[in-house]
Amino acid sequence: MSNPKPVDSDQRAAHKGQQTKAAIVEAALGLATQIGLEGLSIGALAEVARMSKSGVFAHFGSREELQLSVVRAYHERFEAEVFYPAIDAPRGLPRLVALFNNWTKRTTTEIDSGCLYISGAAEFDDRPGPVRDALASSVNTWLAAMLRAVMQAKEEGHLEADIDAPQMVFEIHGLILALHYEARFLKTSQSLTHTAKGFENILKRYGASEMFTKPKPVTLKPV
Amino acid sequence: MSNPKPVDSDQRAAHKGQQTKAAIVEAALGLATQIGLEGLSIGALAEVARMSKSGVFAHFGSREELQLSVVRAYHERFEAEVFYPAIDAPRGLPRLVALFNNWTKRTTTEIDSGCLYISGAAEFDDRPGPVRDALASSVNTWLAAMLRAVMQAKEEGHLEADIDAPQMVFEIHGLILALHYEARFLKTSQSLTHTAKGFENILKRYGASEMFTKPKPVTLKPV
DNA sequence: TGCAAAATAGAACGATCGTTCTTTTTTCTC
DNA sequence: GAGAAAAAAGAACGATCGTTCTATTTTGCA
Repeated sequence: MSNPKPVDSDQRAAHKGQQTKAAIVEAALGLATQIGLEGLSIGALAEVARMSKSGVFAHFGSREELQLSVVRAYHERFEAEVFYPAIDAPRGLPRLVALFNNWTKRTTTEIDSGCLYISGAAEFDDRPGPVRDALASSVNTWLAAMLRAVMQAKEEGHLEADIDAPQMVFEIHGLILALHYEARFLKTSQSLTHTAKGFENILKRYGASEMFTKPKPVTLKPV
Repeated sequence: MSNPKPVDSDQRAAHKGQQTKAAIVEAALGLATQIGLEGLSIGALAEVARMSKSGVFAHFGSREELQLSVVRAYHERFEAEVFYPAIDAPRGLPRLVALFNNWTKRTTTEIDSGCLYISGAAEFDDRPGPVRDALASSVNTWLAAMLRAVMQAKEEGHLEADIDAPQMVFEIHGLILALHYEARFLKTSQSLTHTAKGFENILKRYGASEMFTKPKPVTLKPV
């Protein structure tokens, strides 16, 4: 009991193993978003990470644990890039708009790299297990955050009082899915414009005041 | 030249090979919609079809050709189930509504079985080749049909004259994608309701007259 | 009914998969 | 700097993959 007990939180130590593991997960994240979580093979990952198969494997103990690590890493990135920056925006409609814009921006970059929440859903929608659960849990967390933002915008009076909040989140989710599908798979050029316009339409329908729907109201029509 | 030259159209002959090939494709379609086109293995398919691996393989010559056959078969089913029945509906908004309802109905059954256009897009969005091309071509054909229906509804005066037709199709596509995602992967219960309500909202926004938006207008509010 | 052709089966191939085990190298601590 | 502990490499495993080759069975036509 007198020995200094090892801290397993990762804020200290940073033994060699942990940082190479982080580097491996980083590489795995890149592979998984492109080829998918199922296509992610330890052999290919080892090649990218310039390590031996067994060297990579030892850090996880199983392929499934590797996939889980990738999902967790993706979740953190998503939060850091989409969720947290939007918290700076004022509660209500501004924050909802910020969340959506960050989401759209990330999805746009993912037209090249791929989105784990979308490819993962297609791969694991019929494959029960921890990976599927982790994916679904992450997505549900995010959609719940969007729902909260909508309800707050309603409470603040930025949206009409009798709107169906889950309905609105569903429609927004559809826009993002369509953006990813048509831009990444079909290579349709106008997808981003359609997404933005679609969001405007949704805002209008749910009673958002004009000043929020148009990002830059340079000229205002006289009433 | 005097011999009766063999017809390669499939309406005649029906040699044994062709019908077992059809049975194989049928089984492959079931496997592919569940596990995905990439997960579809000849060994597993042979087991389902109660045949030997080489027996199955001989009908296609390559795995890629098998995948192409599955895509073609799926395309035909989709057309037969979603597109053709809606042609009976009168040109304009009624046909558009019929197309959407058929699409929704099929997607609803695919909550259990899976949709090849969605899983295929996720699998092949970074994998160029004939399979990807066939998938994209099928989807584009369908989306073009939807676009045509929207434009006809506009011409018929069932929708406002200045609407952005591709924008409307994009938003509708988003509803279907969200339905599949949330119902099949997240197992959200209200997805179908959200889809129907979302379509109503879209119709309203694009100026469809009330009698089309509400399927059964039992009571009409006095103006 | 007989015979060629088509369809199916069977065995084997090289490759890759995830995983295990053993050995070597590197890292950290006293 | 020595010695223990952790990390990485290397080799091998059984399984499965798509594919090829050859043998066997089944089919369709004269």
